Amino acid sequence: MTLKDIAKEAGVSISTVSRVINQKGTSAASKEVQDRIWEIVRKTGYSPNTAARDLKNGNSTSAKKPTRSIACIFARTDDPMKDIFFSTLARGLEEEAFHHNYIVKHLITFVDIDNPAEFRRVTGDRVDGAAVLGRCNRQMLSFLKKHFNHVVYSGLNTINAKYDQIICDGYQAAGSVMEKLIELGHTHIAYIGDTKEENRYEGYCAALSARKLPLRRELVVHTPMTTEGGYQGTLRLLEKSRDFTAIFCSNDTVAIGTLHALQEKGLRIPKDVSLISIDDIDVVQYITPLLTTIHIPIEEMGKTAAKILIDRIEGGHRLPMKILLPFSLVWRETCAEPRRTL
Amino acid sequence: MTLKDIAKEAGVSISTVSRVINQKGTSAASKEVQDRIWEIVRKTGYSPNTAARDLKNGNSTSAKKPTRSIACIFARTDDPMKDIFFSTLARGLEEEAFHHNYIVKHLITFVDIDNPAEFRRVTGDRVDGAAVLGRCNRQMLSFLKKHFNHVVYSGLNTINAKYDQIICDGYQAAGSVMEKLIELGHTHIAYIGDTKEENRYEGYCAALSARKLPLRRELVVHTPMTTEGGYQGTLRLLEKSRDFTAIFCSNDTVAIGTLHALQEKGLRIPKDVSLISIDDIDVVQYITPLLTTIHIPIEEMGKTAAKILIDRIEGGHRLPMKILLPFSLVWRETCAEPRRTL
DNA sequence: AACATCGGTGAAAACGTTTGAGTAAATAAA
DNA sequence: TTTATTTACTCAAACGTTTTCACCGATGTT
Repeated sequence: MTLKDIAKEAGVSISTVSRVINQKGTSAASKEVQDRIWEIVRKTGYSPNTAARDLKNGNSTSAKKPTRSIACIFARTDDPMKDIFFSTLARGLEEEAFHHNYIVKHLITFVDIDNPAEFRRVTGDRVDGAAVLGRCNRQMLSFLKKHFNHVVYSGLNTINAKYDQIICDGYQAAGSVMEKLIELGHTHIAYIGDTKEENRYEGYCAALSARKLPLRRELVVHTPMTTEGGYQGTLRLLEKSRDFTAIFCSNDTVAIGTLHALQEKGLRIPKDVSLISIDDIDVVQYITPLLTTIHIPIEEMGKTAAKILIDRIEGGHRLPMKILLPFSLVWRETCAEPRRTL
Repeated sequence: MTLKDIAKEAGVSISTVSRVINQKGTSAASKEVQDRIWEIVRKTGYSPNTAARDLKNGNSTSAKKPTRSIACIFARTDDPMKDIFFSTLARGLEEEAFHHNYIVKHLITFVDIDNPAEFRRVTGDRVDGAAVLGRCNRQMLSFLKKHFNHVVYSGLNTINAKYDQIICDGYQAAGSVMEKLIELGHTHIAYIGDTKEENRYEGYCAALSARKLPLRRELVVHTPMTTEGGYQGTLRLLEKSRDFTAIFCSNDTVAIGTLHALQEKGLRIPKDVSLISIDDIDVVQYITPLLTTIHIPIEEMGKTAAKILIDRIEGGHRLPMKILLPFSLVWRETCAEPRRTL
């Protein structure tokens, strides 16, 4: 089914059909012809060939007319939980894009963003802009910028200020966690979770030094950010040192493992140890004891990313904007004043 | 950057450039010219205009040459947890597609699959096939089949046998759960979760009647499939009846809520009540008591879906195939023989 | 010396759209 | 009645590819 077929069947020219379908206001066609054409469209289930349309409407670099489509670039981490986190973000993105009548046309996963060969994965296909979710680096970003001419980032890190970014800053969230703990009187605070390229860990370190507290190597354990990782990591921590009164886990999943290990060792929470983490995943408010954590508005981030990207595509703003979505401390049962070192 | 630009710069014709880039084996070009062209390609970062290429290579219905791209159709549910489940599935799909050098070109969320107006969301864009994730119905499926000419489904339900499908059957999983419970001696088994369009519930009913046990309305509670839903649902159940020895929750998230409510009411698990569910999400093996559940290989399903779809696209098989991925009972701490009715 | 073969290359058509320019008829303004 | 304007439509070019056909010169075969 092409315009030609419809034109023939309706007994008019291709141009007329095209104009009717695209609702060109100026001297479209007679009511009669319009009806005839729409009837055929309906009957045959015709939908315009996007390839032809895009080709005509301009190529990727010098777009004249929007395609109403965006790309979603998703960067893998080595933490499955985090990937689920970002999938959720992607879902929010798609949902909001839909409301603006945009389609996400490419879902591209970068497995290793440090490998420029990966960049080959983005095609010469035309989209109006791209959203980068999760991780990113300078090289990748500048490549994407060249290729897509509108790109926004959404994730847990602050990035180069010349890009639109919708973030919920892990660094600051960690700072918040630490502030709270210190405020309660804790000074010996352990960290369990990823320590590499993880700004929650950086926030931990920064908070410590801001308060002139020493960063004690024996109190940080590097472990995969899974429940199992939290469990094993806590066991390792307990072997290394017991000189702490609180534990900051880099996310809820880890914290649940930690909780388990702690309980297994007969430690009471929060009496013996305070426990806090980040994310506020659904289940966390139903385990015993109820986990104190920081809530992150994931889906909201995705939606906002879509909104900002589309606004930029449509010329709504020219200056790069950095949107900080607020996290919020959810006070539950696992934090209290320190009693004494274990 | 177009072929024309490269051709001019290299001092050859467009055709030659095209041939070199597409590696046409037969009489490509002289080594010298090839090098010159590739050098320019590299330098300028040229990548072919997919719109033009697709247009030339054939339109969506009568594809001559593969585009190496697939669409991912994602049907929203009203259960956020389930949506995350399916996001994970989508991730598996994309990952596997990548390994086959395919790209997922459309991510389309159907908000309401019963509304044919939604179908408008799929564009006239050309892809080699589509994967439907999550929910689907006949109407939607036949539309997609017409539009995409290769479609596979992956999810929790068995569908019309003429489509490729990769499923982990919720109906059978529920049957398995019930069998186990009945085997242990339970005859009064409650159900908590969604009851509409939910084949886990259907499996519950079927298992009951297979064993000639009555379906007792007061023992099933319909509730959103969230932790909160499980919590509230359990409270409602307890008010209605205490004449049961086991509870089957439609998924882990619900079960965690149930656990919480049960503990709050001073009920011991599994001494007073046995509890079992489906999904085996990560955290479930670390809460107290450890939840007995059924493991579903979600990401594997996504990967398999990609594999099957691509195989079909490339002509690997012609007959529709139904692949049943195995679920497995994970025996942990929440099931035991019944003692007495509460 | 005449002829087939072959490697290397170019010209041009086609894919399905969109759109500016053009035309013929109908209507309105003079 | 003539002339401008509007309405309803058509023609044809262009977008960036891929690919068929044809061409040319060189090499190899009778």
